[in-house]
Amino acid sequence: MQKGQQTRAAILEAALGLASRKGLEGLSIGAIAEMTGMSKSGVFAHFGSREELQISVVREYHTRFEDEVFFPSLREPRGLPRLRTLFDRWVRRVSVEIDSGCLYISGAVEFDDRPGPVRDALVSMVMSWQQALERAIRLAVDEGHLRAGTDPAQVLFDIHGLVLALHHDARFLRSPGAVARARAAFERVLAFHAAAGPMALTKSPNRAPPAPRKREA
Amino acid sequence: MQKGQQTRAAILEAALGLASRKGLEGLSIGAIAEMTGMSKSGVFAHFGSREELQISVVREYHTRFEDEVFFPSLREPRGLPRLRTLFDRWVRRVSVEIDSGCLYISGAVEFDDRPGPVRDALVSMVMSWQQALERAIRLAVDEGHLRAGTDPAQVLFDIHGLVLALHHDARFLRSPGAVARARAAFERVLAFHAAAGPMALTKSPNRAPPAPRKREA
DNA sequence: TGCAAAATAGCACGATCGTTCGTTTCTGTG
DNA sequence: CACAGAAACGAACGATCGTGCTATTTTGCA
Repeated sequence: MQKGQQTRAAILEAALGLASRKGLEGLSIGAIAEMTGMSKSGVFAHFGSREELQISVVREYHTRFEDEVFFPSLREPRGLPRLRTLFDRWVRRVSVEIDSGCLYISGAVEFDDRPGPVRDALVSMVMSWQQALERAIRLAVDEGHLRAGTDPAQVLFDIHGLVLALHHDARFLRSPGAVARARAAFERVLAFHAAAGPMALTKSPNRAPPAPRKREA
Repeated sequence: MQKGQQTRAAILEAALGLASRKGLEGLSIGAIAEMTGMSKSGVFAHFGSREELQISVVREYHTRFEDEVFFPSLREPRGLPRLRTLFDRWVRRVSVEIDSGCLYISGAVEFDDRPGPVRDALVSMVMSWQQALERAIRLAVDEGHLRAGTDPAQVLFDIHGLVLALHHDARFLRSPGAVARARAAFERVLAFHAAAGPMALTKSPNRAPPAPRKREA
């Protein structure tokens, strides 16, 4: 009874790695069978269909993403500190994944016009992450760290774009300065929306993005 | 002798449509044969290999992209007018392609860790487009429209992120406000780097932020 | 230790893929 | 009109895919 869950986890591990490299469409039962040392039907039996396997992979990725990026950030105080940590962990994830790719991003491209349960699952997870980010931004406004009237959805759009550009330049173009540019741009977005006042910014707002790299906010 | 080029163009047309929807990896000779009403081998003979067909599709997309976005913008005066036109046509292309997808973006995700001639072709075309954009940004600095010392590569990174986020939100999330948000963010990027002076900004931005706040700090 | 149930293997199926090859049809030119 | 070469076809190949069966092995519990 627990052997099943155990090999299921091993399969999911292999599938996650393969999907990160070849994309969700590149998931093949045969390849997973080979890399886990079992038979195709043995792998198949655990999920009942390829589609169900894909969905399971998406869900698995989601929980790992949450554990690594979202939940730890909740320990930071509301407002800019938490927002900075969220972004920092997000960037770290995307750039650490430089050899494995982000399933949210590759999945979004693969399934943007392919209806079905896999797409639905992907959309649901991505939206939940975006909503979490938007809440964090809204809190930064409520806390007075960002200027009142700031549109959280717009800030979310900007930040999301930075991560997408980072993923693109780092993974596809292999451009070495991408991480630094993403971080610099993030600080600039914050600076633009920052409320004037004592809390304004812990870093110098305008040009010359925060000189050295700093740990956490 | 001319019949060959003619059907070759027809094949490329179909292939371009199919690749825009299913991705370059989704290109199947059989599907193209069916949609052009010819035999698989007939289609195949025109390119010699699937890979060659993919490369041809990438090249075809590139020339169309140049004709639609890049070349027309050269008629605009250097600096912000040309940069605005470039971005506007780019956005238009990505959002018009809301039912077909951008090959540069989907290709970047599909081939980010799949070496080979197709990836090489993609990288080369994307980089040529990015360099063109960066030149336009640099000209805007030289013309005095953007503040001296502005890093063109950083501005390019920002703008590229906006288009990626637009593509993501419009195509994948089907978010209706994505185009407006991309345009607003673009104006904000310009505003942030704008040189103080008469040339500052010619257009009124959509939302409130840029208008009152001018080159703070 | 024995036994039901769960887990895995083995095999075959139909479909689709890119590709090859020999043949046939079409096209443009002398 | 004839004829050479280009263009398109049709059939088949080997490979891989997901999936459905039926055995066989392994597991966990009485």
